[in-house]
Amino acid sequence: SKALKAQLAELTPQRRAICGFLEGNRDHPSAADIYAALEGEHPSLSLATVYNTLEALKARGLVLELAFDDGNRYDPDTRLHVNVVCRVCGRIRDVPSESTPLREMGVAVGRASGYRLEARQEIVYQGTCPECAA
Amino acid sequence: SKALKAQLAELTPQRRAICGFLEGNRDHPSAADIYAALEGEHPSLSLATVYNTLEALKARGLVLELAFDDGNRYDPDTRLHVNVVCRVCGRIRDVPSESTPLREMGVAVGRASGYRLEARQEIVYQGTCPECAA
DNA sequence: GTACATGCAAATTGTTTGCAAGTAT
DNA sequence: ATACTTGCAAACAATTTGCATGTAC
Repeated sequence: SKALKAQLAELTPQRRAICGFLEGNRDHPSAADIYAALEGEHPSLSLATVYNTLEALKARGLVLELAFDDGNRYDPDTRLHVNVVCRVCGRIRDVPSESTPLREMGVAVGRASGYRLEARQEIVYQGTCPECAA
Repeated sequence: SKALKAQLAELTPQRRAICGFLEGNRDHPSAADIYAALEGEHPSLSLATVYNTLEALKARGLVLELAFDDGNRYDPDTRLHVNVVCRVCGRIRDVPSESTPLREMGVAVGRASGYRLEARQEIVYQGTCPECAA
């Protein structure tokens, strides 16, 4: 899949930085996380620009916005997959779709509800991660 | 399963009303929805009390708090099930677990992630409801 | 040159908190 | 009697918006 930056109309230094940070990022950062990570090298960066850019990426289907209790988080992996969040430490991990009956689940949910499901879904399981369970 | 009201320590009129509204409610109301529905008959009711009561019910596992883009919503059905939300009208419906491979999914997600999953989960699919699709 | 992006600050919205007064048990 | 609940208002936090300026194309 193409680089995030390649798909934005106007590619400003700020957007370049945000896309670069997101690219391949598996940490499910919040808008504030992104801002905090980049304000050092981009002193003039504003949180509003982070939100702007996320909105643009979201609209183009390049990042997934996931709603959590503590606010929204962003996932550059837009393939269909399950996320698991640890109730203790908050860590979120992706579960590859190959290791779950995701297709069957989608079919069953669509049939039982009558809803036409979206290609991109936000599926989040809650639990305790191995580290916190120990 | 027991009535919601039966499980709260101090049963005030406000809590009675909130529990009564929630009991069997399939609409996934927000705190504001609950407040709006009850302020007529309980003119002195405050939003803070709604949040208080929801917190108490949540702590006792009597309602599920679901995080959506537009804020939290509450579901008195705490059995394991999938929710589907319509992107167009916002309507949320429950999908009974019997009609989905929910158990297999839980097993697979737990195994693939190493997380110990919670009995109560918040699983939300996105899509378009039959009415809005027409 | 133009349309779009930026940054700042103010506005909005959802939720939480502090506290004095009230009430269920 | 006592601990918990209520309602109000203020505090907070996350996100959005308005607008003058700046900049990628």
